[in-house]
Amino acid sequence: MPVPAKARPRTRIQREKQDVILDGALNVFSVQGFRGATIDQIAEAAGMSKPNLLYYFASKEEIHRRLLEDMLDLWLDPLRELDAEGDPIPEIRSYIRRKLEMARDFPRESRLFANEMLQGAPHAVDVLEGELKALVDQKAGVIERWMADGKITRTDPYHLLFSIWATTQHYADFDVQVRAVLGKDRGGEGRFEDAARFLENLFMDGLRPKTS
Amino acid sequence: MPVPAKARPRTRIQREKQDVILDGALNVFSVQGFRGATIDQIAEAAGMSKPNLLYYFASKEEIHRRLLEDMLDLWLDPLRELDAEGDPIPEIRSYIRRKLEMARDFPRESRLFANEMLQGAPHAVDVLEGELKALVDQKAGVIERWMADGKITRTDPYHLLFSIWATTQHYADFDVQVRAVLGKDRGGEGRFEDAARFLENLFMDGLRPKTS
DNA sequence: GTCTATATATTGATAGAC
DNA sequence: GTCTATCAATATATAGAC
Repeated sequence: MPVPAKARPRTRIQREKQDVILDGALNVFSVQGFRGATIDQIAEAAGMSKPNLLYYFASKEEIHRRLLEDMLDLWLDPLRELDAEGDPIPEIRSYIRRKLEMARDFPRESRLFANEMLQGAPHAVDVLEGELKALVDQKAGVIERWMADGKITRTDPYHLLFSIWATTQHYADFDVQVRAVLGKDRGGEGRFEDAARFLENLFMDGLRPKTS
Repeated sequence: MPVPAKARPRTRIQREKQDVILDGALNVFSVQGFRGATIDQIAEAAGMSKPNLLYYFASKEEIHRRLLEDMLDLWLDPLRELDAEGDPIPEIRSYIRRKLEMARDFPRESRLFANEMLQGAPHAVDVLEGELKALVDQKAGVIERWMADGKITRTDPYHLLFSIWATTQHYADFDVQVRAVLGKDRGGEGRFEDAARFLENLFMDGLRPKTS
């Protein structure tokens, strides 16, 4: 009997197999998008036959749904950690650093998300309008309070967050372009440190209150 | 006899038909990516039958190639206009404005490009490493000279350009997310003006030399 | 649990009537 | 130029042997 559609695996073996499949599927979905990916490619990437793969997941959609769920959870972690009780400047600075580390360490997850957004978020609109919006509203409130208290310069907290997301995820989603433009000499692993330095200056310069 | 594969149309009628097809194809490719798009969807979007569509374009790939060519050309225009002889601050400010206007007025083209990047630029690597890199190298040189002359603050010109691309295109590529987070009240057309104001402050604040 | 074989639908592209 | 009909390849998913 195949593993029930929506249930999590019972045994260790089943969980391990599913993890292998999810890992292979992430390789494919993150590049091809949902429609562009095929079960054949995923099975190949996971190193097993197509029927065998379909023994562990009922359908292509189910695999994609699982990946998206897990990813969205991971994706919101850095923002959740933004601490209203902390010092604004270091808090925002580490938020940027964490987001950039996510782009460096989880580029496939970033691309999976980007693909979903480009398609109009058919499988994720609910999360965007629900959980994500609630979290962003809350954190925007935190940032606004910091501004009201004169701890950082006044600006639009929503567009500030959009800009942080855009710039950091760019290094995962547009990696080919970044590498192509930087060329052999500067396109290596050091590009993330260069980016970190640049983004820190870009965002912190304007936020630091003029202590005149 | 079908329109020759690589030739441009001879008659006005042919060109008009091809334009209708390209417009419909842009709707589909920009959302689904190359693999995810089907000729059926494109024909439907263009309001004609599949065989009729294939009378004007030899294959799905040829349509996609045309769209990508036209788009890349359009896409680089704002950067080409960055004038070494102009005033640095206004020059960069208008560059940002033009890029944001592109995201507002040509969101489908932006998404087509994003899809291509996510897939590793299989149809565009040559342009990235050739024409794009050459243009960016040249303009980065312009910006570096402005810095050497003390007209703007010192920073990394490449990552500055990446950040401008990322933030502006974000409003096209991640439009669903932006709308979802801003909600009904702030997610209307005004979001582009808010973004323009925010991005101008973000980028210009750090660049303006401290005229102490 | 894993395989081969296969059913069924969709897809890119063509043939040939009009 | 446009259509209906259709081919060959590929896709998702299942049947049933082992």
